[in-house]
Amino acid sequence: MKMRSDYTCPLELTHDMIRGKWKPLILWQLKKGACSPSALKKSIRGISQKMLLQHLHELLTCGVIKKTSSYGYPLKTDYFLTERGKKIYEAVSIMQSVGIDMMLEDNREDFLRDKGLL
Amino acid sequence: MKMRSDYTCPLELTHDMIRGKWKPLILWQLKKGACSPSALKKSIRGISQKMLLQHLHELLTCGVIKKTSSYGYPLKTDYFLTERGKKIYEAVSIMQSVGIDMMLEDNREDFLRDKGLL
DNA sequence: CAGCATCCCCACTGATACTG
DNA sequence: CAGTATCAGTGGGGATGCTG
Repeated sequence: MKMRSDYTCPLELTHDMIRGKWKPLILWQLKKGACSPSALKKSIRGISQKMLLQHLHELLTCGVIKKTSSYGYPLKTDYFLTERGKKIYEAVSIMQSVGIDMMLEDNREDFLRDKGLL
Repeated sequence: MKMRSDYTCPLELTHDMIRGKWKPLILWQLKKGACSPSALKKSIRGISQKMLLQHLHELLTCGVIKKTSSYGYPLKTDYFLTERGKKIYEAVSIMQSVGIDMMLEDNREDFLRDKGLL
């Protein structure tokens, strides 16, 4: 996300921080605990290394996550949520909940349609 | 937003529903009560009529908002949040809260920097 | 394994003009 | 006033290969 230099609206600011396609999924995974890039890549189906690292970097810049790096081989880095990240996760959690409701309703409709009840 | 036809992840589904640049602001305004397009346009600084109507249409499609239209002149239409929309608003509200915190912290840093304390 | 650089496409956005 | 159509710019995202 290209961030603007001046935000007058707090909602636009936060929205831009998590607009990226994979950001909610990354936060969702990190909520489970600190995680390395390779582990994240495994758990988020379809994400490329480039997009993962790009989004991680953007989240770092906004103070939503932080990382710990151990220099020397083998390389090992862990990303984890900051307090700000945990707060944003609450919003992500609601989004997840709404999504589940929608998918259940859709399935219910499909079910009813299959039975000729809709 | 170009919606996919198949969502296996509820989080991706909801995220795509509100990724549009102006969607959170529209929901924020509608939370205050039903509103006409022209009134929304006035209250959302910088939005064009095209983007407003486009996003309203997308939100309608996803069942986040609904509208009432009175045919005949002068034309009068009101958009309002559905139950689903009100639930998503809760997430938007958290985003707003996080944004306010960030802006306050930034101002605080600017303040301290001005005083030579940072 | 973590991270960066390049190239390319297309979806999102915006400006403008038009219709009922 | 609500809603649609067209055109053009841009930046987000994907594929791929390279480096420490």
